[in-house]
Amino acid sequence: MDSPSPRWLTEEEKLAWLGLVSAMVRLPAALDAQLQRDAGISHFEYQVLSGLSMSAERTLRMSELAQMSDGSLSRLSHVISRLEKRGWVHRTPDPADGRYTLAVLTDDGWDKVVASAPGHVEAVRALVVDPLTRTQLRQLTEITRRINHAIDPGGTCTG
Amino acid sequence: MDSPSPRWLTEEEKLAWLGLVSAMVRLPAALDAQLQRDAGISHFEYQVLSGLSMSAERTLRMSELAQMSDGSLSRLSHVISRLEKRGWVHRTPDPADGRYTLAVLTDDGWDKVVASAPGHVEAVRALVVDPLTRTQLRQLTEITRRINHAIDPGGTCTG
DNA sequence: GACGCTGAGTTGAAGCGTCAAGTGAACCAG
DNA sequence: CTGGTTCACTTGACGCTTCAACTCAGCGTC
Repeated sequence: MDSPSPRWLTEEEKLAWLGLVSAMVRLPAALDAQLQRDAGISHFEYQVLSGLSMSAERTLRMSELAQMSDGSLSRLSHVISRLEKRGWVHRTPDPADGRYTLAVLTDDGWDKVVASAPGHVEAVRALVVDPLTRTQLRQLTEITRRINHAIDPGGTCTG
Repeated sequence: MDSPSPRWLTEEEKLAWLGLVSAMVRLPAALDAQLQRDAGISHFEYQVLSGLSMSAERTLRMSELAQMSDGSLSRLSHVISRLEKRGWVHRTPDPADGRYTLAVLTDDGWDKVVASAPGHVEAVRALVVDPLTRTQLRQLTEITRRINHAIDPGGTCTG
């Protein structure tokens, strides 16, 4: 339990860290706010619907979808229940293996994604893409790649 | 309701965006997990305690503390109630102006911060600082500065 | 083919954040 | 000094996430 003189952050490091924390906290909040206001869904729900919309047959196993949208299986299950009530998704046991459950995007769900996407993309542009130069965007790609690798060396989906 | 041909993201932009989303979702989760496991507090609670510990008299007005820790006043009020129950903080009306409430870090609260900080700093190092080069850290500072400015042009605390 | 094992998914309870309404201190107008 | 306004903060209810059981399909073993 003795800390062998913890390596404190330098001023430069602290500056980078504080900026990152602030962005890390406020960017999700800003995206949620836009989607909630304009589409009545959360960013996570958008990720789920969008993930399905980009998949073959607009269908994905629950576990794959959970991984793709960076959420727990339990969280996804609750969310899919809500989306099902709203008529945007429905569930079916996988005919190939009854242990899996398939989440399928309905036509209404597809329409919802199509209607929500432009506003969301605009927000992403306004908050992240447009304020940065192309060079910074490439730097950001490499930086987040390294951070994501540090968080999960297994690299489930980051290749 | 007609979208004037939304400017979709290029492949390069999408790559940067997806990487950022993943980091944005998983980094807070990883930091919360470390603090919850090793210190029994959330990252937000740590920010609050840490913010107080760095202030003169270990004291701050609720509204200042809320702004500093990127949270709503309501959220802070609930959190301070919990921290008060644990004996790490106590509240006092501001003698200078009774409309304000001062949150004061107790000695136990100070000890808690001192005990939690090294582990937290280690996590920050492991997940962000060490995986990046000095150059990348400087790039990240500028990138998050621009994003934070886009989120809140008023720049409440980012100077 | 009955048994236990594994792993996907579901469910309900508990905890936290948000929203909207409420409280109360200072201040100002008359 | 009385009534209204503002602003900082608090409170309670509701919604979402998490955690810990639980269910159930498939698979292997005997």
